[in-house]
Amino acid sequence: MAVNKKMEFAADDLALAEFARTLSHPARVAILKTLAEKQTCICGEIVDVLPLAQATVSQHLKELKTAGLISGEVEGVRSCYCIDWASIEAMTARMEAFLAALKALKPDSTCC
Amino acid sequence: MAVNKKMEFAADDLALAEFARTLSHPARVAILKTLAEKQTCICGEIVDVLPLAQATVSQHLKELKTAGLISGEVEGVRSCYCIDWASIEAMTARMEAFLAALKALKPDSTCC
DNA sequence: CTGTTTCATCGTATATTTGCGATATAATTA
DNA sequence: TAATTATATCGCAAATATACGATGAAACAG
Repeated sequence: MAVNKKMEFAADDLALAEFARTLSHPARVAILKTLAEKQTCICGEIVDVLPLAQATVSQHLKELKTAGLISGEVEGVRSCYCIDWASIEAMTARMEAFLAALKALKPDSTCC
Repeated sequence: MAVNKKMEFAADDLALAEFARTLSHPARVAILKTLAEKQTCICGEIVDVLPLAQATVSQHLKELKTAGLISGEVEGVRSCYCIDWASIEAMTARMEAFLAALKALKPDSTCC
């Protein structure tokens, strides 16, 4: 794009879009699921679960971390990642507020 | 990317990611909000609300339509768009199921 | 019929995302 | 110390996404 217009949108819309963007790749969705399942915060086990190379998985993990949805700690040779539940809670609230606000405006009759 | 690996993920994860992708741009979030607010399905009024050119808005509308979240009808010279509530409902359910499933696995103690 | 309005689509430029091999780094093991 | 293991990061290639001017098409007004 010639110019990035994203700054000109409402902060709320931007925040929701940011969260949505983080979930917009199935690998990241799968990573979150995997991290939640294995209570014990795993590391490269994630690589085994996904059909992607290690470097690519590491990149997706970084994105999730940057978005604040997960946190990571170095544990000797391995890295231990886990879900940041407070962040998930906050983002869930934002998403649900958006969807609820939409539905609150749903008209009785369909117009088209 | 050399190859598109998206096909190799679970259908559920793909569907959620697709929905998230549609919401991953603030313009599309704003369009949905606007369509919900103005009960009367507007057309190019959306262009006036957004800081984007007509061609760009039209493109975002097309994406929302392709995703099934809105439907559009030609009304003489103008186009009338409106939210596809059934689709919004379905996607909401999917998103909430995902987030609920995650939270159901939240451990009592934080591990890292 | 001609000009206008409203919107979709095409073509293009640029930015971002995705993916991976190669390589660097750091702890671990032999 | 040297080889091994687990990850992160770099650099590149290819795919997508974003944005918009220009142009096309269809309805409408005069």
